[in-house]
Amino acid sequence: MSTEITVTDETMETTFQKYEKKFKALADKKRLEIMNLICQRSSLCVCDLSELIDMPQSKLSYHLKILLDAELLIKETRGTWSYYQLNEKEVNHLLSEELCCLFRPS
Amino acid sequence: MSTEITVTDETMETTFQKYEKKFKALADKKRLEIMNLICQRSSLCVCDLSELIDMPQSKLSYHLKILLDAELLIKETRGTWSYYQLNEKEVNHLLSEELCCLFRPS
DNA sequence: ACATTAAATCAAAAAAAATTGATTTATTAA
DNA sequence: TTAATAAATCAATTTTTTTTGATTTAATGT
Repeated sequence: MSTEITVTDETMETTFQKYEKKFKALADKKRLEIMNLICQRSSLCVCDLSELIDMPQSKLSYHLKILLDAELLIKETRGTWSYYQLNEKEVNHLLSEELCCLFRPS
Repeated sequence: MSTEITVTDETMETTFQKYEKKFKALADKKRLEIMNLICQRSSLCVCDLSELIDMPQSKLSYHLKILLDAELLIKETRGTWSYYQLNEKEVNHLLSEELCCLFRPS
């Protein structure tokens, strides 16, 4: 019967789509730099990060949104400030231990 | 002195660029499917793969080149045939153990 | 209430990546 | 030598992503 095969195919399709989104988020050296900087501190707000990597705010927000939508970052809003930190679980699930120094938390 | 800092920055820049290329190669669900299919067999030629994923040859060659340039695949030419297989070392270095079933060799 | 700051969003333009079908190169087989 | 097949490459088009500067929303301090 084709039912099971179809279901399995859809699951794979969905799986590939999920990883496509995550890898797409990592497929930019500026975003990797962002991940690396956030990884080093426990969390960072947009305006501090904007100075650290010398990037205009709107551009930075654009890139942060991509990482956030891919669930590689977590956002916590306090007042007018937005603090971003690594989504450790997701990053650990995705990347090798060899990449820990760069993008993975301890 | 700024010398050391500059050297370190250039190294990081190069590192991010390297990973950007690799993640960009993985940032496409068709290419993930290709990786997955090649992972399942030990190696595959273009024409067989073309039928397996129902993709025209020129398009497939384009995607294979991207994976090859990112050093995620290895190509071996025998006569008119090109056989592609996983670059296990690179893939293992990059991806987590959790992704082994999909894209990592045993 | 008003001015200021943080951050997200928007629309237009620019840049990069993917698709398409045709062509080229090289090997094999008749 | 000729025909057939495998695979890479090319150029033109289409699609997607990124950049930019302006605008909006919301919270804070005076």
